[in-house]
Amino acid sequence: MLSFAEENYLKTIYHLSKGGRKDVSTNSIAESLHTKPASVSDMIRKLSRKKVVNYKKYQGVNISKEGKEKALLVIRKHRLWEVFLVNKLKFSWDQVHEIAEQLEHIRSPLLIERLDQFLGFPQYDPHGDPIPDKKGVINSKPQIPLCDLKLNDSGVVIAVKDSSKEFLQYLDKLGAAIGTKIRVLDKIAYDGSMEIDIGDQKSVFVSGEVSENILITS
Amino acid sequence: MLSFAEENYLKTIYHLSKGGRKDVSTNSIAESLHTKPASVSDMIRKLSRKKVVNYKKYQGVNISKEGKEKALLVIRKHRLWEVFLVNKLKFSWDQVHEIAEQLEHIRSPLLIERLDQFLGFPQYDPHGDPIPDKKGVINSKPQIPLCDLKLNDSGVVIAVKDSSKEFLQYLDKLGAAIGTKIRVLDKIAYDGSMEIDIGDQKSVFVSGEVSENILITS
DNA sequence: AAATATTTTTAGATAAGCCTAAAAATATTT
DNA sequence: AAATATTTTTAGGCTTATCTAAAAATATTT
Repeated sequence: MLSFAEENYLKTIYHLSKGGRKDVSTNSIAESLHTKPASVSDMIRKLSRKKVVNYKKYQGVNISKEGKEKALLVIRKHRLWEVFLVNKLKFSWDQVHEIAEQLEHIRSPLLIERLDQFLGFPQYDPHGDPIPDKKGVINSKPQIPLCDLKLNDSGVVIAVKDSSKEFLQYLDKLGAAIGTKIRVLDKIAYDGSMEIDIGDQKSVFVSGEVSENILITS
Repeated sequence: MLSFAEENYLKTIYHLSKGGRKDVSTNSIAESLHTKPASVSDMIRKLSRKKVVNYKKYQGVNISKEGKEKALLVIRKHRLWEVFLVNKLKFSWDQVHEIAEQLEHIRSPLLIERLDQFLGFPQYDPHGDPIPDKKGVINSKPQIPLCDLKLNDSGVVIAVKDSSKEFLQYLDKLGAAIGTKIRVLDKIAYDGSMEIDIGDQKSVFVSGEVSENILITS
C-alpha cells in the first residue's frame, strides 16, 4: 500500500509525463512538489522497488502500468471530491483544490463508489478535467489552448490548465467560466497576447500565459 | 498544529477521561490505541509541551481546557462525517466508523461548517452520540445503560456505547436500532443477563455485556 | 515494613520523509 | 575533445512515531 507521500509523488510523475515526454526528470518532480532533488532521488528508489515506476539511475523515471492505475485512482478521488465540494457544499471552483488534496488520500473503495453515485456519475470536475472511471479509463473531449486558435475562430471554454486560486479568480473576474463562448478578435505577435470577445459581451486583452491556460473546444 | 497521531492520542485521552475519572493512565491509553506504553510516554511528553494535557511523571495525564477544545473539534468532525456517510451515501451504521476515523483529520474549518449546513445541522450521529457544536459545546440527552433499568421499566434505545461493527450488526439482527422501544421482562442475577421485549414484538435474552452497551432514554 | 508485582519511564533502534553538502554522472560550451 | 556547467545521486543529519529491553517509581502483598 502506498503512503500519502508516495501517492503524491506518483500523481506528480503521472501529470509530468502527460505534458512532457515519457521520461520525467528528478528536478522537475522536485519543483512540482516543492521539495529538494535529493528527496526525490530517495523516493524514486522506493517507488521503483514497489514497481510503480521504472527507473535507471541518471535516466529519469517513467510510470509503470501499475503505477499509472494507482495514480489515476488518486486523481479520480481528487476530482470526485471537487465535484462534491462545488455541487453539494457550494464551494467556488477556486476553493476546492487544497481540500481535495487532502480528501484524495482517504482509503475506501466503497466510499468512492457511493460518492460517484451520489454525485450522479459526473464526467468532469469543476475545472473541466475528466474524471477517470473505476478502472482508470478517461474519456476526454479534445481540448485546444486558446493561444492556438486563429484570428476570428471561436469556441467554448471547456477546461483550465492551471487550477490555482489566482488564475481561477482572474477568470471569474473576466467572466470566462467554463461554458463561456470566446472569439479571437486579434493576436498580438509581439508578446503572444490576444484580444478576445467573451460571451459576445465584452472584449478584453489577455496575456500569452493566460491564453495558454484556457482550454477551448471547437 | 497537531499531527494526525497527536489528534488521535488527544481524542483517546478525552474519551478515557469521560468514562473513568480525571487522571488517565499510560497503560489504558496504550491499550485503547493498540500501541505500547513506551510510545505513550513519549507522546504524552510531547502533548504536555504543547499544553494540551497536564502531566506529572508517574501520575497519569488529564486533558487541558485547550486540549479538550481540540479533541471536541475532532469528535465533531468524526460525527458529522458519519452522518454524511449514513444519510447521504447510504452506508449502514456499522460501516462508517473506520472511514470517519480518516475523514476526521481533514483540515478545513469552512468544510466542516458547510458540511454541517448541508446535513441540516444534525444533533446526533448514527450511533446516537451528540455532535459538539462549533465551539465544542455538547447538549446530550440523559442516557441510561439498559442494565440499570428495573424490572418492567421501559424506554427507547437512544445510543450505543460500543460502536464496533460486530456489536452493531448484532443489534441489527435483534432489531434494536436507535429509536426502538425496549421493556425489561426479567433480570437474571446470576450472570447479569436480561430478558427484554424489543419493539413490543419479540422477547430475547441479552448478555450483561450487551445490556451495558445499549443506552436508553426514559 | 519488606518483598514482590505492576506501572511507567528511559535508553537505544528502526523506518519514513525530509534536509544540506559533497561527489559522481551527464550535458553543454568553447 | 577538454573545460565548464548542470543534473542527479550519495552521505550523513534531523524529526516523528513507533518498537523492545532495561531501569525506576509506585502499588500491593505478605
